[in-house]
Amino acid sequence: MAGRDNSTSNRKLDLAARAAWLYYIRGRTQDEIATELNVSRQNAQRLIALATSEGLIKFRMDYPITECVEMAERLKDRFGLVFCDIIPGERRDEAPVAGIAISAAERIESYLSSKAPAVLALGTGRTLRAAVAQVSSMERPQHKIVSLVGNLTRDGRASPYDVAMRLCDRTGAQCYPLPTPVVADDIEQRKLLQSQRWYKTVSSLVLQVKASFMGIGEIGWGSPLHVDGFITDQELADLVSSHAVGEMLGWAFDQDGVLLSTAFNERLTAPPLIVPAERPTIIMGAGAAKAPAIRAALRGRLANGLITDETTAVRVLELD
Amino acid sequence: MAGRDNSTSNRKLDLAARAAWLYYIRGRTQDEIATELNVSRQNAQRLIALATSEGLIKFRMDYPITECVEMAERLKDRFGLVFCDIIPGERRDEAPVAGIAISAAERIESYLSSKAPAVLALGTGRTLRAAVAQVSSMERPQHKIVSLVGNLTRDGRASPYDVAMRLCDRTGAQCYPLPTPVVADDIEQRKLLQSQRWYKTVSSLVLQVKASFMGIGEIGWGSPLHVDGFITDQELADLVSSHAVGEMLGWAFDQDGVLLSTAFNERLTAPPLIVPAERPTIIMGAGAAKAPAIRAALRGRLANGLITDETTAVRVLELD
DNA sequence: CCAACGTCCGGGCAAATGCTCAAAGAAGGC
DNA sequence: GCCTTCTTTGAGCATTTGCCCGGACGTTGG
Repeated sequence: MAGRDNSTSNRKLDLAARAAWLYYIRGRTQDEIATELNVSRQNAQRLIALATSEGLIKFRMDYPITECVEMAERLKDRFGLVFCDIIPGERRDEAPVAGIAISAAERIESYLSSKAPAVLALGTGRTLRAAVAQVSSMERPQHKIVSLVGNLTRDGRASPYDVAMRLCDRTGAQCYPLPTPVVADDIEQRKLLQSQRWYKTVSSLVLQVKASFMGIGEIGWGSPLHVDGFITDQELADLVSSHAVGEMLGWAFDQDGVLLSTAFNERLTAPPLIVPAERPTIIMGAGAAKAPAIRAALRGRLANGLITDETTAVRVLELD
Repeated sequence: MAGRDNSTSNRKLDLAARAAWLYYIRGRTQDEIATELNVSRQNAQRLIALATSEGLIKFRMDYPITECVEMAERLKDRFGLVFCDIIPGERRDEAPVAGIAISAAERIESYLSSKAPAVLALGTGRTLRAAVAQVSSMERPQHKIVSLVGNLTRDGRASPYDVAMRLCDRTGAQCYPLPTPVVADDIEQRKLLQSQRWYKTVSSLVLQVKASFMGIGEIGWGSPLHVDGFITDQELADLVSSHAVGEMLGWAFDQDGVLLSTAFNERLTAPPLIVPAERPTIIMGAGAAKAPAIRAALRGRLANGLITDETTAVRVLELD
């Protein structure tokens, strides 16, 4: 028999897909599904759970909630956005990653669905990673995905969130990662890295992007940039003391969305941000902590597109 | 206050959308949702049910089930199809309209998502109606939807399944319905109807279609064409005795997929079918009763695309 | 060959869900 | 204004679902 591991896992996923199909689309009960698929009731339930957790089956909302739309319009007006999507909020304060991911995935799909070859640029982070996981797999070899941020941590480990690569896997697009640390050790090293050929490839692609998608981080203890090990404690402290409130792709900015000219920003290996944003540049993120960063980024025209939730949207507008 | 009816219904749908969002996307329980939205637990459950039945929230499967893919390949090979999607089957013999509708909706969306103006042609029927209901609403005024079949029953009632119109509502596309009965009373009347200006508009559009989508019906007592009142008992009897096994858009054909030259076909008001199908012409339908009709249509090259379920697919291949 | 470990399975149970029903409430007719 | 009728509401209850756990099964290393 053929390679057992792969084949059994496929068989299992097939079964899981069937179970989920029967459950969500045909509306059968787990008991009926169990009979249909000749498994125990518990197994049917496990299969359904597997299918949802593996993203075999997806939930999409296709209804514009009045308040969300209104909020999006207000943000568009206030900050001159070309795109804004607000997902429903909740009183709880955990960030609704799943929802943002779905919205972002739809947006990404809309670019990928075009026949004409397009270049999309991606940042990193948990949210973007979740978003990419929500993108349907499709055969789109004509497109190019370029990573706007190095995929190595300081110590050379590959980032667990190599988002561009994942998206290319799912879509068959051509991948242009940035095989460098996010920040170089010093300006010399950055110059060296940027003189490499792949850097020139990436930076010329960046000029052709149809749209960019990136997370947004707040600066502070517990901020994503820090807990994921992209920057050291010392660097974080420096950023805080130079009044950084947020970062996109590592570029730190102050409360007016002005990029800081700190030592830190000078060491970033990525191509520079285009300010004010010209092509659709969409930031995504939610949570009370991120609101000041989002507001700053939008004020400074570092981004012209936003995906967030109602709660955060309200805060962003209040802060202003 | 403004028009109460519309406003309350919107408010309700908004709430339903929120409930469904929290339930399916955030994974909250109905109790939590009830608290969050300040409604009773009961109401939360009703809102979620409403949202699913109204299609506010959608379930999509994004996983190619091995057996379905294989079956699709076999059908493609056997009948020279340009497109084939097989959805999972079940032992039960009711037709899985919902699943077929979803697949068709995705296919329709893929055409509508293109920026370049496109013309799509639609038939009628329950399945197609369900499919259109699954299409996401979007703003696509550049496209044209043309109806391939009259939208009036014999006695002048508008068909409850005016599918083209519905799709245009959801997408903002331009609608070209066929404001005639499906069948004229006699050949003279058909000639008269076809000399009208709108008929020329429609038939010239038909030549430009990017793709056509239509249901397929079997001929017999209880067949869709008959129970929906498009044809009389007498007409049905005539069709049966002239060995019709199926129809697409009203055009009856025999077991080899050859269009019949019966009085009935001569009275159809729609533009003639293009045989063999040139552009993607996708038929959809499932159920044991439809299998012979599907096989015939594919043999006769009346269609070159198919959406059906596993069970029906097996039958179609067995019959051959 | 056996033991130790990890995985998978199904029974059982508590929580969550869907449904029925009777009562309250709103809309409309007289 | 009052009665009729249709809709909406929440309580109660049967069903369905999610999850824990002990046991079976399979795998690895001795």
